[in-house]
Amino acid sequence: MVRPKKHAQVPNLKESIKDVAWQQMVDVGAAELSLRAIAREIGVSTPAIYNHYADRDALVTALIIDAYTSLGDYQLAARDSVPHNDMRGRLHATGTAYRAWALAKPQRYQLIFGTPIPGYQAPTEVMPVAGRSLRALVSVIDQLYAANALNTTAIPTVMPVALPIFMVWQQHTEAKVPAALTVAIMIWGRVHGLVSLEIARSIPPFGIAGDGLFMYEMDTIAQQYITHT
Amino acid sequence: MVRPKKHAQVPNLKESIKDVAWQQMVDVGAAELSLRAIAREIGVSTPAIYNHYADRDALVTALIIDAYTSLGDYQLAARDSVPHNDMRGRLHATGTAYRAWALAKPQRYQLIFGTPIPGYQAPTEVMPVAGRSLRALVSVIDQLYAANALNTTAIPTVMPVALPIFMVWQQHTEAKVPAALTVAIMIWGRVHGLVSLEIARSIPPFGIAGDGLFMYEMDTIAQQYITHT
DNA sequence: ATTTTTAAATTAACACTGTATATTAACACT
DNA sequence: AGTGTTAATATACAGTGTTAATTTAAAAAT
Repeated sequence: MVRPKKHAQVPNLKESIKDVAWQQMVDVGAAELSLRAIAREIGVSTPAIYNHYADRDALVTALIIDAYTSLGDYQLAARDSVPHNDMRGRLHATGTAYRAWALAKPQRYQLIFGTPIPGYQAPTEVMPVAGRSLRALVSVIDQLYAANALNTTAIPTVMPVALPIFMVWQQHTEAKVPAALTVAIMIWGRVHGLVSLEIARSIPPFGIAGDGLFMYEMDTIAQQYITHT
Repeated sequence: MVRPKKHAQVPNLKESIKDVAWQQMVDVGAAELSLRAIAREIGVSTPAIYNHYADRDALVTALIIDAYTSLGDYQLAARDSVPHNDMRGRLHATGTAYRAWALAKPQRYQLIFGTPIPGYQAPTEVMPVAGRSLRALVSVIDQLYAANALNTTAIPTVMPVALPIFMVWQQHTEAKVPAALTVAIMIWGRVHGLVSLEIARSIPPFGIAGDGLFMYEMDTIAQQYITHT
């Protein structure tokens, strides 16, 4: 048998490959991702995958882009579920959504922020979606800034040599003001730190629902950066 | 040839394996760590490694334990380089040492906190050294608590179900008071968040020396948790 | 309608990887 | 001297990503 007739082929093989890849990451972990296993599961020969993805890294990149997009969508939806004028509530909702997404899809979170794939180096194509995943947070900070309610005391400025990169980030996050992006990065760092330790089970659960540390952190973040409401 | 005479053997092969493993992680990255390549480099057969380490995971565990120990030592030394009564200085020194260690040895940092090894799951033996790596920070917080200078307002308590784990942590970090461990974990989360994003080059460098964000964070941490000096 | 081209799949093979097995030389101890 | 343990060996197996050559269905062009 050389090539099955169209009706016998897998429709939309390109999407099927990603679907099975995610399923495998959930089942056996991101590190054990195997092109051969994916092909086996779908019922197609291994090299067939190469017609749709140049190599394994290209597939991983596609998965990462999807993950970033999902993370971004999730936070934007959470932000928009809170009235526009409740800036503090929007900040809280965005942060909580970040954590909820990470806990619900830990494999995707690890794929983006851990380094689970042997030898994989993220290409520049992911930059736009990576920036997009910060958009919800940045927009709230921008809103605070516009309302003159953002505490920017002592926040640092980017190194001159890194200014071009910073401006690319500003573009993709759609930050209206550099200070908003800087504060967003700071907050991102705090949220990311707790969430990544939580996902790696490096820290025990706090509070009644296990989100005690995170809620405390969200409160102190709001306290630190919001001057008035 | 079956087994070389003793004088032809590699002296202290067990240590040599770790040395070459670290060297390879620096050269080609943690993910590409290969027992065969290590053996080749040393000039010994691959299965010879199995006389010293049960399998690849055992070697990785040994590397992780060494890394944690190094990270702990580094922070303890930094803490002790500041006068005992200067608690704020000790906190700053400990945090800065954490970052400096991570930037100087990014592969080791990723090995501990990323998930670069396919299928590797950290065993319980690393718990003691992992706890030890928090000891410097915990000791300073303990000191602040004893001096009645620690702000513990609204900090959460651990979930009842996780209390046993928490107490094991308390034991290995040598925390005198549960609140000290809790605050240490919070601070650790903040520091870890920034440092891991920095190492992954997910955020651009700030300030004059590239440590702007970090220094700002250390300042606000001190501001938040130290009530007086 | 026929031919040509293109695209998507195939089989086979290569160079790797971690690991298991059986074997054996060298050393330590009684 | 003999015995048991240790540390090395060669060999083999199953798995991986990837490439090359081949085949053929489907699409495009004549």
